[in-house]
Amino acid sequence: MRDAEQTRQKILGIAADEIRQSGFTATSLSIILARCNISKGALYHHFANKLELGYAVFEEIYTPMFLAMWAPAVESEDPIASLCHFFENMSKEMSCDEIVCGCPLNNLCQEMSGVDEGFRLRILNMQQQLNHLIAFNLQRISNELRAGLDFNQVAYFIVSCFHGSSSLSKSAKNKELFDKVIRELCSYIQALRK
Amino acid sequence: MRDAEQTRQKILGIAADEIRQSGFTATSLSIILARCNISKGALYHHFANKLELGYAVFEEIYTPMFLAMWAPAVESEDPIASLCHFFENMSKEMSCDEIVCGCPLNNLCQEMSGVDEGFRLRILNMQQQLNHLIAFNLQRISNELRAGLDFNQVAYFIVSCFHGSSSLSKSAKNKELFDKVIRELCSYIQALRK
DNA sequence: TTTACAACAGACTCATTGGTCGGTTAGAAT
DNA sequence: ATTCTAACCGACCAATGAGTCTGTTGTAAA
Repeated sequence: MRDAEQTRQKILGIAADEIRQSGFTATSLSIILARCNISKGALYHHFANKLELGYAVFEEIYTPMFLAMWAPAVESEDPIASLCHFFENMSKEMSCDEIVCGCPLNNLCQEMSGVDEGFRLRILNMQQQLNHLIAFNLQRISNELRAGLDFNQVAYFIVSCFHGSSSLSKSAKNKELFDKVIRELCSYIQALRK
Repeated sequence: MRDAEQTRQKILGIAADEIRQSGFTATSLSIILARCNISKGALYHHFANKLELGYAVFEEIYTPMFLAMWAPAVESEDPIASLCHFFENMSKEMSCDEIVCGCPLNNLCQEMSGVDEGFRLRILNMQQQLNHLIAFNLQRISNELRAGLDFNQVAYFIVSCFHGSSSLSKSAKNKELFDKVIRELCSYIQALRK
């Protein structure tokens, strides 16, 4: 057979890239087809419709990518330090374009949560997984932290700031604001310590 | 004459409402025309094209609305207290739909900053105005606050968290997460005090 | 070698979009 | 009363979107 799985993966990869850059709605199938060098028939052989393609991108590309990014940052010996390191590294390592492009999770959340229930539930699930990941690992070292912290609340707060900062950077079109907010976020995180 | 300014305002108002709910791209002129009970000719008599209509909505509706919302919260005697009150009031007073709908500034920033330069610059300008408003008024009471604060940075941080929290609420479709993040934001703000 | 079907090709449909353009009407000015 | 123009009407257009459908081709099994 002509390697079906390979073309499927090619579609997923390029679709993920297009969606990250332009959002789901603005991503046109014809562009994906052109970049993949395949026909409409091929695409619709692998995916029932555009929405199902979007779901697949979210589940098979974004979700694992996301967890792989965050997990090491909070599962380390010292989550406080490595979370800060994680954020600061982002400021340093990521290109301006990448930052301005924003976090795919946040982007899709903004665009699709209110429009499509399938997306909303998948995004919500991802948010909760991420939140649990952070909250659980803060809880784990709670003896080192200030008393009376609501770890769930703190976790949501951290993610909110991160997403908000990447939103800010879009209008500024540079890393400066991103850096600023991340710096303040790190000082907030460090202040969680006793 | 048939009151031209009145129809212009009607268009602006309804367009603002549609854009807030659906975003700029997803807002179709035909819906605006239907809700306004006017013809396409009328709309294009007042606005050169969809983009110009969008700009007008941003400048004449969103911007003043936004400044009117934030200004009293930071220009008061005690900005720390009234900022917290401002946020907490939002959680209480705003309907679930309103919160889930999100902040128009943040929504447009996410959607349009990367796509259209005209929108991007207007949004950037608004962000900077808002940031200056907050930073200036924190500076004003700097003797009451902790030493070594970068007021600009703190201001961007606050706005980021706010925008991030309204993004979070979209996938959750309820106020709970919004409340959580706002609560943490308030405790952060109060900790700015000496 | 024939068969059978998954894997793909691409022309087509249909809805919807923003935008144009020639015509109509209200009403102020002369 | 006539004229003139801003204000408005609505049929029409080209472009583009997702999705359908008929037909072709590669390839593994019999």
